[in-house]
Amino acid sequence: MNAPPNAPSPAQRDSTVERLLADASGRLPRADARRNVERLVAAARTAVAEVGVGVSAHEIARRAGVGVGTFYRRIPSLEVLLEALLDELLGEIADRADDALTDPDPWHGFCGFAAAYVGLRAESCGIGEALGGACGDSLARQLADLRGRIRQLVERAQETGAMRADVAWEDVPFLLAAAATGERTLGLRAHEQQWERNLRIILDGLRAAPPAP
Amino acid sequence: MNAPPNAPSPAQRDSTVERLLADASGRLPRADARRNVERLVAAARTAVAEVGVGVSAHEIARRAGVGVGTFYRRIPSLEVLLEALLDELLGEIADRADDALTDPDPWHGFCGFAAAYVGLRAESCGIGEALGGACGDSLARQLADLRGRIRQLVERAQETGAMRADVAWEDVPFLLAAAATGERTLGLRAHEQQWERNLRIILDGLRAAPPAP
DNA sequence: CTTAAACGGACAGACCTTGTCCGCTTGACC
DNA sequence: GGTCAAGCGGACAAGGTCTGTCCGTTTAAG
Repeated sequence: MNAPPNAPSPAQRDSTVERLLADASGRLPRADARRNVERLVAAARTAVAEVGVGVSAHEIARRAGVGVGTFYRRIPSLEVLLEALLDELLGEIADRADDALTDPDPWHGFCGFAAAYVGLRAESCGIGEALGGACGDSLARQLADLRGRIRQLVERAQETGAMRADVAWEDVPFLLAAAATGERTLGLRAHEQQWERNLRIILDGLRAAPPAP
Repeated sequence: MNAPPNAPSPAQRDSTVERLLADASGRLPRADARRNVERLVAAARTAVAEVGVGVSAHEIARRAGVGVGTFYRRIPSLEVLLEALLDELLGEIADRADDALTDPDPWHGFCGFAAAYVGLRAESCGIGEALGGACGDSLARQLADLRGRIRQLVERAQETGAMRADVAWEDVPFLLAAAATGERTLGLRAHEQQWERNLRIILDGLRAAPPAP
């Protein structure tokens, strides 16, 4: 936590922080300014995860331990910040889908993606809302891309016979959303990482040959 | 829709309306007063289903086609009204569970209850929120009762071997909530009654013998 | 026709939101 | 260390939504 070439761990965080710090003029921001922007972006991340996309600017500033004035000095508006963060998260999910599409075993690839998707969704209240379309048109293209990838994953798994064929690919986003939502829609949490238990049942349901009516 | 002994269809509606109309004195309310209370309660029902438990008194009055003044003349507070309605709905669900417990085929009973529960939950935004504990302690006892019944249903189904034994009964409320939530958590609706499609996969997952890892 | 009950909706007051402004503080450079 | 602009915090303005009240007008009922 000292001076050296400072290594801000995740690459994405840099990108958002850097974009916000980029000044029209070439001047570098003061050290405390940079530190506070980093804190604000980090606070926004956890706040979106815990509270959702409805989180307020004051709440983010409070979590970051700075005043609202500091928030608005570098951040054009609350909306811009939230959009940037969610765009980033959606990009991560799309990358996971791409990885899964290169898996030689389609069913294995699908399960891996499903776990990543459900896990992210369960951990972050806000990403679930964004995936549900709560953020208007700004993320629409990203969402459509993601749906396309999910479709490919499902069809690949069905072609090899690993996934039952009487399921429409359109149902899969619902089922994955379903596995994640229990976490928050039921007041109490029965077990740690309930979503893993939910997903297991759902994957078994997707794999099994349909039993007699 | 005329004068005769007027038959207000569902018995529950009567109960709530009647309770609100019951005056300390024995005097009967004027005909327009009764009509408006009926309209308000009906409007509150649909509003809770469509908007959720966060619906405002003005919104309910607007839907009922009356002024807010009329709302507050007979209804002590918004909270009282919502609580009464949700209590009623939870009672209906509990009745369904009791019916299911008398089914000679435990698996059949469980599936019937599951369909009723998921259907109600999917149709009414508000009941989902109430089941998720969004209404504080006022419905806590009802919720606990319901959980107890679900536990019985699950254990009965597991004892006969119809439901796989490696599922904890605590997971089942999550899975049922999951089947219903897709409906609203994903912006678009792929099919009419998506919840039926979700539930089918989930029930298959619950029934199937767990496949090899 | 009379009259009390009921009506509608403007209104008060509390709360929460985003975003601005300005007096004080502090990092950076000489 | 001294200078000073960049940065800071949080009170504040402005606008929104909420619940619940009040009162002049309308209407059902005997």
